Amino acid sequence: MRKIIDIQKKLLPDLLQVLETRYDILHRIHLEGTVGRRTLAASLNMTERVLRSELELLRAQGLLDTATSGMTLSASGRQLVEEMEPIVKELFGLSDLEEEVRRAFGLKRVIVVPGDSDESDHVKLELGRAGGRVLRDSLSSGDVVAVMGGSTMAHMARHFSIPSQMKENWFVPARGGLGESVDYQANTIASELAKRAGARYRMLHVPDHLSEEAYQTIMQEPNVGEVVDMIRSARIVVHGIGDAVTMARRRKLTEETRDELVKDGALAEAFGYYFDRQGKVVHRMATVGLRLEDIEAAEHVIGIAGGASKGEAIAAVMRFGHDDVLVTDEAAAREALRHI
Amino acid sequence: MRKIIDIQKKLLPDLLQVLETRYDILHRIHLEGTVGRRTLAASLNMTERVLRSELELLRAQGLLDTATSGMTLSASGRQLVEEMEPIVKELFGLSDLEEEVRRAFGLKRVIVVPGDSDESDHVKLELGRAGGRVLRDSLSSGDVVAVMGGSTMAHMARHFSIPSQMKENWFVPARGGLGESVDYQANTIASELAKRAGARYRMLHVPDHLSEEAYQTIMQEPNVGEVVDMIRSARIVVHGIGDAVTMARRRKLTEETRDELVKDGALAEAFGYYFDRQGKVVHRMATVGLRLEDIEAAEHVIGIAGGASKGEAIAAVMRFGHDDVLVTDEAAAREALRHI
DNA sequence: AATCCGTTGGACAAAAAATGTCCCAGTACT
DNA sequence: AGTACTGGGACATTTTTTGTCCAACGGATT
Repeated sequence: MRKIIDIQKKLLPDLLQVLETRYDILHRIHLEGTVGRRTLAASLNMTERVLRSELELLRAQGLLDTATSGMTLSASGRQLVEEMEPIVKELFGLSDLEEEVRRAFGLKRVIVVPGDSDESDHVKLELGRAGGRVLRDSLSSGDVVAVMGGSTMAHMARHFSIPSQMKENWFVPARGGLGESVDYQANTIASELAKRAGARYRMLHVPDHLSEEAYQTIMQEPNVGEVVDMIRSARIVVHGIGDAVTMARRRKLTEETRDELVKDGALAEAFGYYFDRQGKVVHRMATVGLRLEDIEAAEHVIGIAGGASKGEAIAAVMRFGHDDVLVTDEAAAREALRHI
Repeated sequence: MRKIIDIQKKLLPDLLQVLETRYDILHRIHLEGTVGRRTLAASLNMTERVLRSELELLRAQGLLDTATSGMTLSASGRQLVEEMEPIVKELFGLSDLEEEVRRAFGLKRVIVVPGDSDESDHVKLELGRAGGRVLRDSLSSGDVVAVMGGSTMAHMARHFSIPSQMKENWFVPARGGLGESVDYQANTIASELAKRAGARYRMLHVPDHLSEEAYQTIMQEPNVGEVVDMIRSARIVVHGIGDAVTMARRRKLTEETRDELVKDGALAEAFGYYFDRQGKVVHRMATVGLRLEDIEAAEHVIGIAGGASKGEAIAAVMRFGHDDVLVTDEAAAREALRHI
């Protein structure tokens, strides 16, 4: 059953939303027995007119009877509501979860896709696509978008699409090359996103570990300086979330640094910073790019990560408290909630 | 699976229509391999712009790839089309049947609801409702609608609903009282429909069997004459279809007349006329009202009848050839097709 | 090499639909 | 009799959809 809906959802992305509102309407009428349009609108948080259109449809379907004293479910309406109850529970289980996560971490918006990225590549893909949708919705003309690297981000980029081109937008890597495979580098991802959005992009080719002197020198480069300025003005930041130890290894930190990280309780990594359980920054990458204050200034900070194994890391980064939107999967969401 | 689809049909009739067009688009692209927007629009009978909006959505969903040489299904698009096949069949299986019936009898439009009215009252109800929808769609301001009696028509009337009132319309019985129970009389049905449509109605109270003399006298009555004129100018005619013998008995024809009917091969009855297998009129009711030429002149002649037992009668009346729209159920439709 | 056909995407006015708001004439209780 | 509901009508305004053209491009054919 879930499958049918998933299939249909590809063709009718707002299927579930419409289904949910209509069910809510019927359900509420079912509870009230007989109720008027305005009362109903108030209790469902809908404007009168919108509700009215829906009611007209439901009536045309013979699910509602309307009398001068208000509206009542018809026999088939009652039957429908009863049959739907278990289905609704199954279908909208995740939106409850989304709401729970949203509250727990004080976020603006949470998207949870079903499944576990650790288990299935298909879920990873959906996660990427869901991230893409969120990014698309947040995007306004002229925005600068700073993106991080990582495999989830790469998935997102690969399946990003947008209805109309956004020529006035810029995509930039949030940080210099972080020594990962090319496919997963922020530079690559920024450029792929830009191509798919019909937007422009800049790259930032800066080695990972820089001495203070080299850093000063390279920032003098007009090419680099410009890009860094742009990065720091980003209105949207999109980033993955990683496990601290894994990321440290992937970025080839020295063994001493890694030990130090562990000693400091580093648990999670995001946009080049390492966080402990409480969401406190315990370490930062020595490279050019987005600083913490830029993240605070950005209007849309979107975190994307999934898989039960990342649940704790996600919780840590969310506690840091500067994310606005979290896109994750069911397994990670539940795991993150376990870590309060 | 069956269940959720039935629920969706009730709750999301508008979305399912969208689903169908989107599926059609994908399906067609699947067949063509790679095809351009204009070609596609032509073969799908859609205007270019509408198609384009759909294509944009499908691409955003990652189902389509577009190249400069045209559009192709992506891997997930292909998968979707394949997975949807059974679902589409469930959802729209009857539309194939509708098309088949439409062609077989040269009609403008055919609606088939699932099930068999002989078996289940629920199907009768759906049939009535479907008839109501058709009538509603055909209705323009100012139209005169002539309706016949019968239980199916009564069902339709009872569940008729219309988004906005039609004050300029008239509902009239197509014929005088046909000696059935009040609930099923054309008069009753016309008045109920009119009330539900917010329209006006006239009744025609004329006994069934009239001598020529009495006929002339009664037609002099201004009240009667006016209504008859109105009936004869009807732009829309809605009628049930009955089995000849059953109808003859219900209308209390004399035994001799009934024998004569059988001798003449009368099989079906509709709007007071009896038809044989070939759709030829073999007898007519002796009462005031709609004549054959009025039916020919009417722009929308809508026949409503269901149940396997009526299949043959439906086929006979459709062969008569003056109906435009047929509303029936699955069992009757299949049965009617068996009688070519 | 030039031309032609079919492709996608951009642009924009016109038309249609959805929406927010009020109001009216009822009716069922108190 | 009065109050507090009801559904449905009306309508300006906003938003979305739709029809139409056109530009730029790519690949085949001449």
